[in-house]
Amino acid sequence: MTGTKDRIVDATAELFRRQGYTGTGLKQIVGAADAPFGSIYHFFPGGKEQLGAEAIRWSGRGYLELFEAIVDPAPDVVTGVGDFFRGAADALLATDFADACPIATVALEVASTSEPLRQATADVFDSWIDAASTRLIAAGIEEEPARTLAINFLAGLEGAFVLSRSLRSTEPIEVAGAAAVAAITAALPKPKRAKRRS
Amino acid sequence: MTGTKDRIVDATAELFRRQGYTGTGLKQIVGAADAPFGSIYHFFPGGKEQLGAEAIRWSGRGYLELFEAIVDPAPDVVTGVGDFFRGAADALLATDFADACPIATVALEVASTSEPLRQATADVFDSWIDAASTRLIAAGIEEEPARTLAINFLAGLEGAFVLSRSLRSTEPIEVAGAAAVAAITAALPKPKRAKRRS
DNA sequence: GTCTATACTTTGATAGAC
DNA sequence: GTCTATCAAAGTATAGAC
Repeated sequence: MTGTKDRIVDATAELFRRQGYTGTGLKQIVGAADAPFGSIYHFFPGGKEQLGAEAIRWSGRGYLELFEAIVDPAPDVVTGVGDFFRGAADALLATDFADACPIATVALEVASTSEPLRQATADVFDSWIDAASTRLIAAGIEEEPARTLAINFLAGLEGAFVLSRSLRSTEPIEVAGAAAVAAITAALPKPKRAKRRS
Repeated sequence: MTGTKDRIVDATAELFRRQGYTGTGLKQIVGAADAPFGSIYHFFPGGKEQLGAEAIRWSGRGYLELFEAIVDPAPDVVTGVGDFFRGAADALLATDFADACPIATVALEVASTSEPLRQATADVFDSWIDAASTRLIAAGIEEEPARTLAINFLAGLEGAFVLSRSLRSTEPIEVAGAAAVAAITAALPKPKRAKRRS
């Protein structure tokens, strides 16, 4: 049994990913969530902004879990990052270039218009950078270059999402994935280069 | 004497950059352009979508000219790209992280909701990739790696814009700029490495 | 062809019945 | 606490005076 509140947050996150914040109406949300309109203000007294903040953080946690679920079982971090980009390309193709980063559209929309929402997106991006950093450090990279690599990984991914969705081509994602793999490989301590896949 | 149509397109482009497509209303546009409401439908019978497409293409040409104005006078393409990222960081600081890519927000918003607008953003991104490619080829890089480098340059820039605006920090732009400079430097033919600045 | 007034729809938000 | 009816404001678009 799924709670009404969860269904609302879930539907909001889904719609935000494809239409953005201002492009998604509360009526559309309750329609997609199959919930009565009043439930929004029952569960989110702060209205659209509060619901939006919860949806952003919820999406952020979900995408972080996806990252961990792909990278951690991989034989090494380089292979894991390559797999993650490959999965992102597959998702774009499977959804006709609709499903990319769950919060990037909203992040750009609210960056200069809503401080609480901007903060929510910043917290999510920080959590992703930390997650990538941690895994690069565990692979033997020093703390400072690990953070730089993590930021470049995420920036490359986000920028490639923008280009791939607009151009309707997976080329940018593939190119950015190869660059991330190369950059991380070059930064790894020498005795521990990426292994071939089984 | 500036034409009414030009003022409308100009104001639209400015507002799109900060608030996106759905976040910007036609009433706000005519207010900013100091134009009567009816002028929009006089000059743009296709309504908001037609005006949006013209604003996207206009912004695209403007940003392309900025790129050329910074890169072409530089002693070499590596220095030019470095200067461009530095200029982007300065613009972010000068505008409280509001002025980044003029079309990225709109591109993500319309990618799955309006085919004519999506096409307009795709044409702009293609023109930017071509411009960067051309200059890398002129510096002695082969056609295929030049295109790859150009896509990575643009993806890194766009992704860094997303992160910098959200985090309110120039760190992502600086990191992405350094990575672009390093990648291009490594791809240059050996006798022609980047020179020190004067 | 410039501009004002208005029509119609949708938005976020609220009040109150049940 | 679930749900419906409704609000005022803002959205896009149109009609028509000048």
